[in-house]
Amino acid sequence: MMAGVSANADAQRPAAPPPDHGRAARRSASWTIAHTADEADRPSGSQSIQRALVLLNLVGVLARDRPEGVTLAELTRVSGRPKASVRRVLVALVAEGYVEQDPDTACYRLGLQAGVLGELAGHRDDDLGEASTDSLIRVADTSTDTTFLTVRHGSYGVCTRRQEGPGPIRNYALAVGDRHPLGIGAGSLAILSALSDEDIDDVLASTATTRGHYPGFDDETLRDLVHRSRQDGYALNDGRVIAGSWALGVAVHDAADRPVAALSVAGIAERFDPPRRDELAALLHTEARSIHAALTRSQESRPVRGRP
Amino acid sequence: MMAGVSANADAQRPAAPPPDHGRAARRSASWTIAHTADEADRPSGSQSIQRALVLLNLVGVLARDRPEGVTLAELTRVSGRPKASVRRVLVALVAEGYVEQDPDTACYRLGLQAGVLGELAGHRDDDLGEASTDSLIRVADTSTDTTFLTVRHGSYGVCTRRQEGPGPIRNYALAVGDRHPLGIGAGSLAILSALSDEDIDDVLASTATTRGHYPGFDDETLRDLVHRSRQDGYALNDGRVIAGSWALGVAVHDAADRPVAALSVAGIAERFDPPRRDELAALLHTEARSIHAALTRSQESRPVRGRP
DNA sequence: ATCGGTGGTCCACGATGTGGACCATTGCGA
DNA sequence: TCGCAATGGTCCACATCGTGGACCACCGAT
Repeated sequence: MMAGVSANADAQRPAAPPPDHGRAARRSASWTIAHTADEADRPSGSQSIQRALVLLNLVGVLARDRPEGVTLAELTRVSGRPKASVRRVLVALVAEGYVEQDPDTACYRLGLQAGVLGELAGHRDDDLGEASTDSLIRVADTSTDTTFLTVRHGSYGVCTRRQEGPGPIRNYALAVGDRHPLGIGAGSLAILSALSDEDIDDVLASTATTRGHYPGFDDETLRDLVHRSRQDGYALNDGRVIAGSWALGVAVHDAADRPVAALSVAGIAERFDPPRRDELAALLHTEARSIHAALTRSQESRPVRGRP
Repeated sequence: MMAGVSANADAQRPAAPPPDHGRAARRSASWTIAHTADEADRPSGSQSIQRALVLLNLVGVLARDRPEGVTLAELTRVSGRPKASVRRVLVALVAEGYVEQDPDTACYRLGLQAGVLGELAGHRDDDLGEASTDSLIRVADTSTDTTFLTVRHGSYGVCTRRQEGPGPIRNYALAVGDRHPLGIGAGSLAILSALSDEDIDDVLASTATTRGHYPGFDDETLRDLVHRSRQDGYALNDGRVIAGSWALGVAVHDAADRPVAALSVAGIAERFDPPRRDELAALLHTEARSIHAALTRSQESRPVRGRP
């Protein structure tokens, strides 16, 4: 599930955010082959777990910029599930320490275990994270705009890093943890455009019903956008997600040359006139190549994978 | 259901992170009042979620120093649950992106969402984490031993940070993410000893069955250890958890003077002769006070909590 | 070929999670 | 002061969902 298309929590989203999920096997990716798509073919025997994990993520995203936490009412509204259900799950999450509840305000937020999990996840060989931090900072500094790293995850793109530029203009269209179908947003579109045509077919099919909640992103439009992005050499989001908020993205390829992520820069529409687009695209391409090189290097120096 | 806990993953830790859980209300703590205790009185209607979250944590802990991941067999062994069950849960975790599976080796490890969750959790006002990093480094450097931060969580202590000292001796008794009942381990014991007598009663009752898997930590012994710790002014683990691995811990109090964490230093037995104990205790007390001061400061400068 | 070890699948059974209805408080506006 | 509409929280009959033993395919070492 995902957080609001519109970054702020209270959701002026069109319809109640979809509780839908499912599964989509992508044999093209290594590690992490599958990811939720639409509720149709979800793995059986795990409804409650699915819901719990979605809710956990939701708590994290909604409480991100709100130290006081999220109210139960809000969670029920956004998740679109009955209150009693949401609460039952929350109690379980609290009992395990993944979520905390303020005893005074009864608000919920991520708990200790969530941090621990992140700590544990951080120790994994996060080559991409390592390799991209420098680039992110460089791009943010020289572009003076907010820069993002979007990672491909199945048929979706997840914003995993966000670097504010030195400029005064803040952008709230995308935040760490946000997940959108591939093709929605500049970075996400850059990844999609870098896929093979048949992969694109799969992705579009897999995200069809989810995209129902993103007005103006039907298959036709997305294919057009992909076409344009390929021609231009960069993906441009001309305010389609949030009016006035533009962004430009370029795909990042891993050691095996698969498009696994994207760098993108966001800002107000005025900052994306054609000449500056080329400038930004060049900058992003340079950094994307740099990350690719770093990934290739660290791949070579790694012991062969496979049964020990 | 039950608690397998034969434990050693293949680490030489005595007991793997206990899979058993439950609930224990502590009105003394703010935020995160409850935490899993024993499977007895768990919140109803959340068995599968409970198990899923425990398994998630287990994947993280077991795969910590193993980039290739954990095998299904190992997870079933350690968790003590039927294979089919474990797999079903894993599939759900993978589908949501919290766990990844290597398509070649079929091994599991933490996934992208776990990292995202950590990122989101990191943005919360982690005063303690902030305030303790400097102290951890100082202690590790001057003691030349491995230093830990253990955070109280209900009736348990969670190791949330670990700082290697410059010395060559490595310690594998405790790692980030490990969770043990309060009283087991130096830091954990320091926290327990700082609690009120009635709180100690509650904790001991709550962790009784879990402690069944830790030989030599019955109520009687723990009360003795608490007594000794209070007299000495520090908690000493004289190789009770792992033979030859000693540790010394001191509690850290938050702005409201509640013992919420502990600093501890671990090393081989030889490094804990009485004179050095006093040295270490003094060092840790200084740093503990420093953290307490920092917490008090940041508490004052915080807007009043409560409904906005 | 046999055996012990993987990971993965199936499906009848009943424990488990579900969620509509309900209650207690609170804050706001009349 | 009294509703009234929010909030968070609880209950419990019903049936959906999770359970887990049994089973299969595969692999490598006897």
